[in-house]
Amino acid sequence: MARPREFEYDTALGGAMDIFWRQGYRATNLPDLLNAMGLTRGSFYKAFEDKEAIYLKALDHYDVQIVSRTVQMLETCDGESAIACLAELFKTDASDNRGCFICNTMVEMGIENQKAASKANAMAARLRDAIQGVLRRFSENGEISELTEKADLVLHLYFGKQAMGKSGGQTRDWEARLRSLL
Amino acid sequence: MARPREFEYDTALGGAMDIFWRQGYRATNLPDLLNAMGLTRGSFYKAFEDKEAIYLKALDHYDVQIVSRTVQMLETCDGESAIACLAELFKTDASDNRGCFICNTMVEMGIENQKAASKANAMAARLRDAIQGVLRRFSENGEISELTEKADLVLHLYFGKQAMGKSGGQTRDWEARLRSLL
DNA sequence: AAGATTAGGAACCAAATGGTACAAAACAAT
DNA sequence: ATTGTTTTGTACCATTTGGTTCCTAATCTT
Repeated sequence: MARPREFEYDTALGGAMDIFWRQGYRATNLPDLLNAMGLTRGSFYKAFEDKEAIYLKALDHYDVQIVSRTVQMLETCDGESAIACLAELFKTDASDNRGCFICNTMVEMGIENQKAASKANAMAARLRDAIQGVLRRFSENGEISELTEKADLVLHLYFGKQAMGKSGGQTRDWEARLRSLL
Repeated sequence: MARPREFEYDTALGGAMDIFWRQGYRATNLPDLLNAMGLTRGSFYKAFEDKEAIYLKALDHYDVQIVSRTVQMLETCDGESAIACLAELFKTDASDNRGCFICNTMVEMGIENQKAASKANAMAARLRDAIQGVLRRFSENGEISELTEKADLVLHLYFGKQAMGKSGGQTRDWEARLRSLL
């Protein structure tokens, strides 16, 4: 019952996620953020609370948009082995070294921002569960605790790869090395 | 032939390394930095160039002080297996979640700061070589390429662990999981 | 058409940022 | 003791920071 907003909430939020993902929280100033979201200060502070609040919303958006898609990929993967499915995780575009927003958040925010940390931890747990699901689907012997261990190992490896990738590390044949690992 | 400086260069540099390691580059402002180094603006800007320059110097200091110590530990480790030696890598103080300065730098600076990135990459390579050295010492069959692969895997795992540890992740029994890995 | 209500945008603001200027202080050489 | 040279610390500065104000524009309801 008034003037309708001219921008789409989710599109703007997606822009915020993108720039935070790429640059991190502190390296992204308001002009950067507003530009990425495609709106001006007035609209921004009207629709969103402040910089920290939208960072947290961007994390949620990442959860819904990116993590969920990855989880679904792992759940529905029809590869011929667990390794083939998990290798998909490691097939990120080499040229676009944004890394992983979860990992970036963990490193930049640490435990200083508890809200961000717990969101990151929760998303990491989702990924681990999905990885474990893949391992379970393809394994004959159902040693659950061992699968959890292995899944955690793969997750740590994934974060390590994302972290190292940000500084322009080489792309590797992860399928081969996952095979030698599992 | 003039007034001597009242602070020790390396001590101050050590303080800088410490605060950057703990907080990152952007999250550390001048007051933080000066406080950690134990000197005032005047002395700082006389002895060091500026914030970015000392960050790079802090990376070098990390290389000399921390990485070298780790490399030496790996080279002289008299554990009864490669796993026992490598497990030392993962035994960082859980309460002190600074992570790894190399990993932190990779994630925060990315390829934006080329100097920082290449220093980080170089240090990572040193670690990988040392890890490979451990694997070689304890392996019977001398498949070099395979050892390089394995070393790289352990290094990625190490960075992953450091990254995830920053957000307050749990400590794990890395010796056990390294055993299942290698 | 009128009024209510919300979005948009520009001007503005206080605080914090990294960095500089400069005078006082402390030493070495003479 | 005087001079020359370097360090130290404070006061200062321009810029950038995230955030607010407030006026205008646009739409819905009636």
